[in-house]
Amino acid sequence: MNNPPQFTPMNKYLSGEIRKVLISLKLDESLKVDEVQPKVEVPAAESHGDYSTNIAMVLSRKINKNPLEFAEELKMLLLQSDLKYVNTIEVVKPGFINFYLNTDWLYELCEYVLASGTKNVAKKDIGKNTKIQIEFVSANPTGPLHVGNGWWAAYGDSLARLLKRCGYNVVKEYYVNDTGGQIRVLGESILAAKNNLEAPENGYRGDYIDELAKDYRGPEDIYSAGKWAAELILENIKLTLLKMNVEFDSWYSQNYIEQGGATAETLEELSKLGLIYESDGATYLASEKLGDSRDRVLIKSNGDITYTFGDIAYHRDKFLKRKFDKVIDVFGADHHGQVATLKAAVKAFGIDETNLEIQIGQMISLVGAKMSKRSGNFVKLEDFLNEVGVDATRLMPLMNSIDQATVLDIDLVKSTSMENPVYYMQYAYARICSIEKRAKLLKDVISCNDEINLHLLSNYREISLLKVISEFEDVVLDAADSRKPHKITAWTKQLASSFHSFYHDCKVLDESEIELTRARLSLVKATKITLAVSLEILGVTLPEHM
RNA sequence: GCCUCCGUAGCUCAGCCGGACAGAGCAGCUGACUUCUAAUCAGUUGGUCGCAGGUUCGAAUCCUGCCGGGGGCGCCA
Repeated sequence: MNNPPQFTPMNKYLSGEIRKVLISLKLDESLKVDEVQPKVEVPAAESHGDYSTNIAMVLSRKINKNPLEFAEELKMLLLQSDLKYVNTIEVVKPGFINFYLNTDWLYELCEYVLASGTKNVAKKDIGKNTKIQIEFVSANPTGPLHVGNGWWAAYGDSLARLLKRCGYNVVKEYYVNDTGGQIRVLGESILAAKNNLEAPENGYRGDYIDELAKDYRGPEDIYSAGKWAAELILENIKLTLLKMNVEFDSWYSQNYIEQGGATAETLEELSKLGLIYESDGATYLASEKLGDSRDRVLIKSNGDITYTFGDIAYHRDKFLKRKFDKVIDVFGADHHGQVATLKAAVKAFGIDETNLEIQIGQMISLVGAKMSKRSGNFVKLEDFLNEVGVDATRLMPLMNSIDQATVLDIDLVKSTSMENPVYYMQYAYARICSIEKRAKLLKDVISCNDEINLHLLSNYREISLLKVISEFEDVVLDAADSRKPHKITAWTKQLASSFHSFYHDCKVLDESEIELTRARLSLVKATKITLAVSLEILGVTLPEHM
C-alpha cells in the first residue's frame, strides 16, 4: 500500500519556522515556548502579504518588549534561517509580521492535490477511528417528515460525512419513538377518522391520517391501529430521507429500550448509586445535584415510564452497551430542556459528560406559524423536495449556522429556488467536465511525455484559484472540529467563484499554447478534485452537464 | 423569574476561542455573449456591527447590565 501524498500547509510550515526561532531565543522560561504555536493566517487584505502573524504582539506583553522591536528581531532571525518560498518579510505598525511568498508552494500544492485525488485529499486522521454516533432527525413516526425535519437531516448527514473524512468511525442513528403516548394518540386518530368522528383532542389530523384510516383493516383497538400506522409512516419517512440522500446506519427502537431490559437495568444502577427516590407515588431521579435544573420523574404514579426515562436508558445503552466513545445528538431548540437531564444522567453513569455533545439547532418555522404535526400545519418534506429540487433542499440548511433561527416563506423559496447557490457550485463542476470532455478530443495535440510545467500558471486568476484550493484542508478540519458544515458551503462558493473568474479570463484549451494548456488542465483537475469532495460532504450531486 | 439562541448593508446571512480599512448573496445601477455552456464574468451604490459600560496596545468578536425577537422551563413526547 502506498502512503498517501504529503503536503505541509503553508501556515503550518511558517508557524513551525517561527517556533524554531522563538525556541532559539531562549526567552524567559515562564513563557513555555514549547507550548506556543504561533498563529499564522491569511490576512484579510492582500496588501498585508500572503501570510501574517501576530506573535510578536502576543508575546511582547509577557516578555516586556516593545512589539515592533520584537517583531523586527524575529524578522532578522527568520531571514537568517533560510526560509523556503519567502520573498520578503515586513514588519508593520502595531507589530504584525507579514510574509510575501513566491508561488512555488502553490505548484507543490497542486501536485499534491492531483496525486491525492478525491480519495485522499483533505483526508486527515484527527478522528483516529474514534467510535462516534450521531443521532439526528428521530422524528416521531406519527406523520410524514416536514421541512424542519429535513434541515436536521441535511445537517446531521453532512456532519457525519465530514467526520468520516476526518477519520472518525461514524454511525448515523435514528431513534424511533415507536411506543408511548403518541402512538396511542395516533391510533385514536386513525380510528376516529375511520369512523368519521372528530379527531381527538391533541390528536393528529391531515390527509395522511384519512388515507391511512381508509386502508386500516385491523381490530378496533387503538394500540393495534397506532402500531400499524406508525410502521407504515416510518417506511414513508425512510423513503423521503433516501430521496434526500440521507441514509441511516441504524434505526433504534424506543420500544426495544423500554421493553428489552434497558430501563430496568438503568433503574437498578441508579438505585445503587442512591440517586432514586419515591415521592407522591412516582419514582424520581435526583438529577438536580448532578447539574439538572430539577429532579425528574422516571416512573409516573400510574406505573408508566416517562419519555425522559427511556431517553436516559437509551443514552446509557449508547455509551455502556454499544461502547460509543462519543455521542452527538442533534436536537431542535424545542428540546433544549433535555440537555441538562441527559448530561446529568451520563455523569451519573461515570461517563465524561463532554463525550455527550448536544448540537441545538434553532427553530425552522413557516411565516406566521409554527410547524406542527398535531395541528396539521406543516409543509411536507416530500413536497418541498419535489418543488424545490433535491440539491437545493439539501444545501439550504447548510448555508447558515444552525444557531440561526429560520423562518421560511415557502412561496419566496419556490420563486427564488433557481438562485440557490447550489447551482452556482454545480455549474462550476459542469464546466470542468465540459472542458475535460473537449480536452479528450484534442488528446493527440496535447499529450506528450514532457513534464507539466505548472510554473506557467502565473495569471492572477490562476494564483487566486490555487490559493483557495490551498485552504481546503484547513476548512475541512475547522468545519469538522466546530461541527459546522456550513463552513464547507462557504468555502465551496468561494472555490466556484474563483473558478468561474478563472474560466472567464483564461482559455484553458488553446492549441497554439500546448504547454500552457497542459498546465491549466492540471489546475482544472485540482479544482475538480476539491470541488467533488466538498460537494460530496454537502450531499449534493455532481452534474457533468447542466 | 430562570436557562438558551439571535440582533451586522434595503432583504437573507457569513465573520464571533481578539487583530490591520467589517464581508458575501439577493435587490438596485453600469457594462461584457460569432467564446472551453452567460445557470457566467467585471464594475458600482449601500453599514454609528441593538444600546451602554468594562477588559486590552487593539473589541463585531471577551465580560457585565439593559432593550428587542425566537425557543425552553410537565407524572407531554
